[in-house]
Amino acid sequence: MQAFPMVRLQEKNESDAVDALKHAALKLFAKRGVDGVTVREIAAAAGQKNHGAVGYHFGSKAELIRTIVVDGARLIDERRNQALDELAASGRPPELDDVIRVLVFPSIDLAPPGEEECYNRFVVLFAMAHRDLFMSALENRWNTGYQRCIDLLRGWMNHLPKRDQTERIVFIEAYLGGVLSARETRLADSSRAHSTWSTTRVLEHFVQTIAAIVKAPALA
Amino acid sequence: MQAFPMVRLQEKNESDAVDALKHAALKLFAKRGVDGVTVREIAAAAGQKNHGAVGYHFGSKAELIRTIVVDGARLIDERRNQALDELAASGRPPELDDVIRVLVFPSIDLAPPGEEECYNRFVVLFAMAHRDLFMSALENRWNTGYQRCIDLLRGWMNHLPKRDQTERIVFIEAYLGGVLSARETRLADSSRAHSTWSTTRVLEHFVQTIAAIVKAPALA
DNA sequence: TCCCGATTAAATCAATTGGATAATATGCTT
DNA sequence: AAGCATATTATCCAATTGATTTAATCGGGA
Repeated sequence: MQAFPMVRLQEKNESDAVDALKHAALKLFAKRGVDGVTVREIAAAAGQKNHGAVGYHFGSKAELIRTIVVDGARLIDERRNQALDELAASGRPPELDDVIRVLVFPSIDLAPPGEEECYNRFVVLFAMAHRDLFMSALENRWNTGYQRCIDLLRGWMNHLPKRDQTERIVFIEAYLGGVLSARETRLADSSRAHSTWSTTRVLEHFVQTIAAIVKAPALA
Repeated sequence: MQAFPMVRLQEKNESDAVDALKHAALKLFAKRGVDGVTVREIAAAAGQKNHGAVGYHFGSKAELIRTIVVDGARLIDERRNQALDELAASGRPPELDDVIRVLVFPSIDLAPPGEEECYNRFVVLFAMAHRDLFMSALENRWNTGYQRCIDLLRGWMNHLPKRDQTERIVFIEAYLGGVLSARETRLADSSRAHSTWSTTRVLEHFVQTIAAIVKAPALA
């Protein structure tokens, strides 16, 4: 398994307040969705005595949301592209598992160690309830690594008609979002700490099941 | 493939208004989540000139939500239990595909024909943002059929350690919700009508990929 | 030290929200 | 037709929301 770049959100430290607001907002958004959280809650969770801070630092709640979306999407995309480039540079053709890992692992460990993982839950919720805003935030720029992975995946689906390939891509996309957010939910529910869900093994297990979807035989 | 009972929501006709409100609310909730929709919008979409109708017929927005959750969950559960009972009554042990179909098909075609399918999107969104409310609405009563399916599924996972079985159950649950709501999203985006997503074949395709997850070999 | 920009805090605003009440309309039974 | 329960409509209300404006505070450089 190749190494994944460990660049994380907030490498270059922005103003403490900006960063605290982003983190507090992401955590709350992931739990209850952007429409279930007020700027007052966000400011309070970020240690601000006042909610005007959101307007001051981001202009509006919508801009804060867009910023959080893009921050994470760009980071994931850079990780994916870098991993794919390394795969290509290695000379030998990648295995199916390698490509799937480039789908899975760059979405993991976005937050600094110790911080709660939230981005996948947040993005799944947000993209479901506000697909238009989500798409316009991405600008078709921060999902290039994802698209490269998908294109590669088709190479292992030659046993399927084009139509079935497309359907399985959709299946896999839904599977990715569903499992990664379910994992975060379980990690956050830290009533029983050190559950199996914090291990790399469970992600490898996940990768194997995605591979099983890709390789499943065509419908009779 | 056994037949699935075609009982639908609103078999027994409640007051037109109550039903129109439920349907309008479900459709809006599925699109933008319960927190992104106001009772005024719901009433307007249901043809009411006034939003007091929600309070009058349901008591509160929260009660309306709870009613919608339970209506759908109960219907799905009844369908699942009936299908499982028929499988058991047939005498011969069910195939893996049969059990998976009992997971998938009862969640389909809840609305009367012609109506837009919304329930899976709604439930996935709602359960993510308000897990507590969702659980308390279910009361551990309207997911018995689901539990029976899961218990059966383990029978095809004897090649796995218990821990991996449990993880795959979680994977499959996330896969179910993700794909069924993605399907509804594509059906609703009827820009290109009669897409592949309205066919039974795509659901059979889905069933086969779930089977692939169940049968995937253990981690090395 | 003093001043100035940047940040935080406090107070205020218009708009929206869910809910409640009162007035009106509808339809069924007698 | 009258009476009555049910349903709809039209207002009203208190609370909350996102945003804006104004005041206070902080920190660093001349």
